[in-house]
Amino acid sequence: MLRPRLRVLLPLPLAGAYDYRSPVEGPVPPRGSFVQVPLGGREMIGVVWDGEADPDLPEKKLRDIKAVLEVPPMTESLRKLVEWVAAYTLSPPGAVLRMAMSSPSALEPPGAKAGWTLSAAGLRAKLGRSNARITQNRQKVLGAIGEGEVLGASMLAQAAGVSAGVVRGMAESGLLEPALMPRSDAFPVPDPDRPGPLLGAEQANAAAAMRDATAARRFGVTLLTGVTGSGKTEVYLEAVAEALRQGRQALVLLPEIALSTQWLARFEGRFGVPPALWHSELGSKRRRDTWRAVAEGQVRVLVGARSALFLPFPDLGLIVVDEEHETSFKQEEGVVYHARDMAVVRARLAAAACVLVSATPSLETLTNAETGRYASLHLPVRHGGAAMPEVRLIDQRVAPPERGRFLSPPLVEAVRQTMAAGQQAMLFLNRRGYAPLTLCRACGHRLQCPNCSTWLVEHRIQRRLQCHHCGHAEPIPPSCPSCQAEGSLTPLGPGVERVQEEAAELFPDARRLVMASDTIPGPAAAAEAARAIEAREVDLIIGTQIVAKGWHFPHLTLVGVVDADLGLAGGDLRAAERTVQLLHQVAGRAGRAEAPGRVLLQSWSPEHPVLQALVAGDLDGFMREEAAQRRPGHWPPFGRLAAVIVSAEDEREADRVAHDLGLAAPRGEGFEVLGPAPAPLALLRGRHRRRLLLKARREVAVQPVLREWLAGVAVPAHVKVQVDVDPVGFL
DNA sequence: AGCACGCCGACT
DNA sequence: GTCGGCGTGCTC
Repeated sequence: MLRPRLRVLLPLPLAGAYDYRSPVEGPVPPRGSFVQVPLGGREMIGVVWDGEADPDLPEKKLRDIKAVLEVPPMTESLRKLVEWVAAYTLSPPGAVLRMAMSSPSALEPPGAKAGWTLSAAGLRAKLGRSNARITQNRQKVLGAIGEGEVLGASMLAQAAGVSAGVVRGMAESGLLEPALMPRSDAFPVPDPDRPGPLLGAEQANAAAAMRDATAARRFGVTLLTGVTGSGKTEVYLEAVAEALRQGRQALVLLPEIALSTQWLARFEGRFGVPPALWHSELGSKRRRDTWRAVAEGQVRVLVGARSALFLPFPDLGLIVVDEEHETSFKQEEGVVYHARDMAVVRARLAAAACVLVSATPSLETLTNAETGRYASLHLPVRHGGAAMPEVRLIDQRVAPPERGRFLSPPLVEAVRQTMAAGQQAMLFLNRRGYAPLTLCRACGHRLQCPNCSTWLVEHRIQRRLQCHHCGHAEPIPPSCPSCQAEGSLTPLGPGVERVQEEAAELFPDARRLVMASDTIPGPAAAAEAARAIEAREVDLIIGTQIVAKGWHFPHLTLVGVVDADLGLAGGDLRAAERTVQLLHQVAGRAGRAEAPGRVLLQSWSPEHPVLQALVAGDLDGFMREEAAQRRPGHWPPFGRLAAVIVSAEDEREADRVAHDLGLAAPRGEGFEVLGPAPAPLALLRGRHRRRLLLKARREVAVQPVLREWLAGVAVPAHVKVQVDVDPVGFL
């Protein structure tokens, strides 16, 4: 009997699926089945894939599928997403599949975790109907475990207040017998019909529209906009509630899930239970349980970082992308993809509703809303009637800070007044560490990372110089490494640590809190910071961009932006857009509840359109102007870009391949190739980088052009050629 | 991604 | 004489 050949996609960067023979026993596994197959000398787990096996492959090359795993098969819509993302990003499908199998252990047979339960003899003893002698300690154990209950050995010992030896002894004497631990139901079902918060009229209208879109059970994208505090979260949670009522699953993508304790509290307030979580810091056990519970449909609502997009939801009814403009949704390594864009694709393949949420939407999304591809909902007012903060500029040419200082007199005065009035103030500077550059006053030498073309950033607290790109760190040298001059090294420019130092001198009595990724490393620290601020145990917050995320600080009434020009320089296409978004988000932290807020922007070029737009509160106008500037040149989103990055440890090799790619550059109607040129970070982690850009009209499909182009150029083993379709940021 | 095979330096 | 470095190539 000839067994059928099946295609099996393996989570490896291979060109495509491999063919295997259907297993010796049992039925032919359907497409999507997770199967164990031999590959070379080892075993791997793969997925029975779509398409026909190659009939010409010689029989002797074929091997058997060893086993079909007891996991719900991967749905057709997720298989299609894998294919779609692979084709769009020019990645091997197996590399994308790997992201959808992100918890290898979840695929193994369900965890038959061992525990102990009362045996018949144990139950008799517990009920006092046994003539066996029961010690006091054993009695405690009998008291700690109920009839039919299954507990782990250490759990049981702890609950009974005895040592593990007692439990072991009881097992040996047959009072306890081994049993399987029950499946933890750590994923409680959120209740959509709990009373939600009271919505204003406009919120209620938006929530109704969003409920309808979700109840329709078909694909559609809605852009939900509204200023900070307008209640966007409450509104889209009603769409989540509707997905729950439909019996479908909901996925919410957040950019900084580890810092979102306040968001989680709101979720729990609405639905009575916390959502399932997915992010890179999850422990392997939790990861495994979550993956499986998603696949089996027990997880109804999951909140996660971008990688949650590839979880095996069997019936996804809604995807929400909160802070959709955030650039952290772009994955820059391995499979280079934008989670926001792929969320829209997944929603389409799953016939689900998709909601993109932001106070400051990206130009991409705004354009899609304008052309009618996306529906659009806007919440115009701050919930509870709180006014928008007043934004003003401090022209540092007129009111400069003292020499070697970074806070101008008007800003210092404003902070002083705010704290004197018993309110909280914040100083925002999007730069970690003490100083971004260290310079030798004697010879002009600048301390640079040995592996990257970046300056080393002084971190005074750790007494080290750090590279923020490769992790290189070194002690601060006592003398200049170039000219050996003693005591000549001078920190140049401010980071948050230096602002904190200045604030400590200016406001010695203020209770200050620095919020940066190195001082708020995880959920616990974030929750504690939020609590301390809300409880008014902090007077002055000094923070990097992590303070811009969705925090709610009810007593904060002043935000001072130390360097509003930061981020505007440089040739980045989206520099202005990103700066306007970031500063607007930061400004939104000010003045929420009882008192109106103020925002002061320190700048050396206050006439810049970005800053003027912030002062006028006219982001719509700014984005219209931005669109008008990009449209004629067919820059995104009115055209397409793909970056080709060549990197190698050997600079000449990188140059040669980049040069060859330039020579082989395709020519055609509606597209052109720019470069090669040194990539913005010409040296990164010890690799020299060159970049070419394919720039095309919107109607041109760039993937076939790229595929043909790259196929025609020989790339030596040590040289890496990476494609980034729709690049954001400088890379 | 692993794991083999394969060809040139410092050790018992 | 062998152990072992990691460069190259294959896995249905």
